[in-house]
Amino acid sequence: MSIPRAFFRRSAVDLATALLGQRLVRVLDDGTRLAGLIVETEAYLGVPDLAAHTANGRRTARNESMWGEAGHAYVYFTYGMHHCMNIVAGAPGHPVAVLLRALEPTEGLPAMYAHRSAAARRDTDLCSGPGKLCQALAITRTLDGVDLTEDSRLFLERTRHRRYARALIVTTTRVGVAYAGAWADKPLRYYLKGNPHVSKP
DNA sequence: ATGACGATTTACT
DNA sequence: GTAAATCGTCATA
Repeated sequence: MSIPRAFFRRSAVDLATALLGQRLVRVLDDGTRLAGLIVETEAYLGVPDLAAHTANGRRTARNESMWGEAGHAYVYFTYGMHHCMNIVAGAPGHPVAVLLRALEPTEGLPAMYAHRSAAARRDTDLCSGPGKLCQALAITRTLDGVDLTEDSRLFLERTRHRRYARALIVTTTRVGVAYAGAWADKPLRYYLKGNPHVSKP
């Protein structure tokens, strides 16, 4: 049972923290089910956010998904070799989203190792970064724009974890956005305190 | 048409 | 710690 639309219709900051502990599921064409608990996220606040792809109202073929309805995926390709996955939040015309930065892998680990490079030797190497988790779960541009509330290949599931207490969530600045001026210093990255699957920049 | 640049990862000194 | 890998995207012309 996928998480319903209403869950995603809120601010990126609210969604980024609410997603911690929820499960991302990827079902391959051959039926293999890959899944992991979300342990690290970043919020991107749309038009005013100079670190966002939609900064200054930029709207292009690449970031079109961010401008649409909440609960859809925004997957982009960067550095000529990596994909990153976001979950659209807010409302149509308000391009805000949450970048998934790390998962604690729970299902389909053998397939994840097969998808990752030989450098992945331990479970903590599988999904501890935005590019790594997309590689492990075989998430590419072909999944950009999918509706996570009803797609059979990529969706979210609610776990027993409801909302983590503030004391269990560490808040820091976002990674890799030094070019964003004052927005580079905003505390918009969230991760579960002590979780070994969090990325280490 | 062209050039600069990544919401990163990995390998190497 | 430093640097290479690698190409779609976007701004400029």
